[in-house]
Amino acid sequence: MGYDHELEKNKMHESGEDYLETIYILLKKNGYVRSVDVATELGFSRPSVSRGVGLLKDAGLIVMAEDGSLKLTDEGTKKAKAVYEKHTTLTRFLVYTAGVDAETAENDACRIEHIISPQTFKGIKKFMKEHKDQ
Amino acid sequence: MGYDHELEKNKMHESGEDYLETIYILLKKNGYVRSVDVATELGFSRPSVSRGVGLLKDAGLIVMAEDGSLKLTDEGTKKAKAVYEKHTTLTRFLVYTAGVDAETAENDACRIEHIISPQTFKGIKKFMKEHKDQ
DNA sequence: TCATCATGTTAGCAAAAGCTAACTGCCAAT
DNA sequence: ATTGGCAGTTAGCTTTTGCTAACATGATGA
Repeated sequence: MGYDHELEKNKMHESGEDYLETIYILLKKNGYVRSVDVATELGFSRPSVSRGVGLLKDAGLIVMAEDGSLKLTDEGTKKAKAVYEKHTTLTRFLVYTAGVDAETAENDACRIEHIISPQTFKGIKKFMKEHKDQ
Repeated sequence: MGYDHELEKNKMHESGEDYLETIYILLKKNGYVRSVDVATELGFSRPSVSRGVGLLKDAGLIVMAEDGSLKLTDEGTKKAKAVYEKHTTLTRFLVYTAGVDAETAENDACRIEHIISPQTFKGIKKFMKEHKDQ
C-alpha cells in the first residue's frame, strides 16, 4: 500500500472515473471483478490499473478483499452510478441526435462523460426525457 | 527555436488545437495576435503559450514575424477553421438540445471539440442543419 | 542616459496517466 | 518437491501540459 498521494482527498480524476465505472459494470455483469479484469476490459496494463485501484482504495471508493476481488463502498457505488448514468444517457443522446451507431456513440460518450458540465448534462437528460424516454 | 520534439510531425495535441483556435479567433477579431494575447485570452502563462506556439511553428501551422505577431499558414488556417467550426456547431447544438446558456455551452463545446469522433460530429452537423440551420 | 516595462524564451518542476521490467506470492500440475 | 503461470505490486520511464523563476531584448519615459 503506497499511493499516499491523494491522501483520501476528494479529487476524482478522469481515469479514476473510468476504473470505477468499469468495476461497476463488470460487477453488475459477473458479480466479481479483479484488477486484471479491469485491465483486460479497458486494454490497459496491470500496473496501470493497480495504481488506479490503489487511488480508489485510498479515496474510500472501493475495497479489495484478500483474494484480490473488488467491491464498491457505498460512496463508490454512488459515484459509479453517476458516471454510468452519464455514460448511458449520453450514448442514447448521441444515437438519437447524431444518428451514429451504438458503438461510436458509446466511445464518444465515454470521453464526454468526464468533461461535461452538470448543467449541460442536466439539460441533455431533460431533452432525452422529453424526446425518447423509454 | 527549440522544441525539436515533434519534428514537424502530424500530431496535433489538444492544447495545440486550443492555441490554434485562439489565434484564429483573435486574428479574426483584431487582425493581430501575439503570444501574450493568446496567453491573456486563455488565462495561461506566457511560457506555456511560448512552448505551444513553438510547437505550432515546428508543425508548420503558424509563422511568427520579427515583431512577435503570429500568422496562420494555409494548413494552419485549414486546421483552425475545422476546430472553430466544431466549436461553434457544438455550442449551437448544446444550446438547442440541452437548453443551456451560451456561455455554458461554449465551455462544454470547447472541451468536447477535441475528443468527439468525426462520425458523431458529422451527425451533429446534419442534425443542426435539419433542425435549426441559420 | 538610465531605469522600467513588456515580450518572448529557457530551464526546470509538477501532476496525470499510460507503459515495461522485474519481483512477490500463491496455486496447480507434473 | 519443483516448476510454471497468474495476479498484484514496485520502480522507474514517458508524454502532455500547466507552472514559476530568471534572463534577454527592445521600447518607453523620466
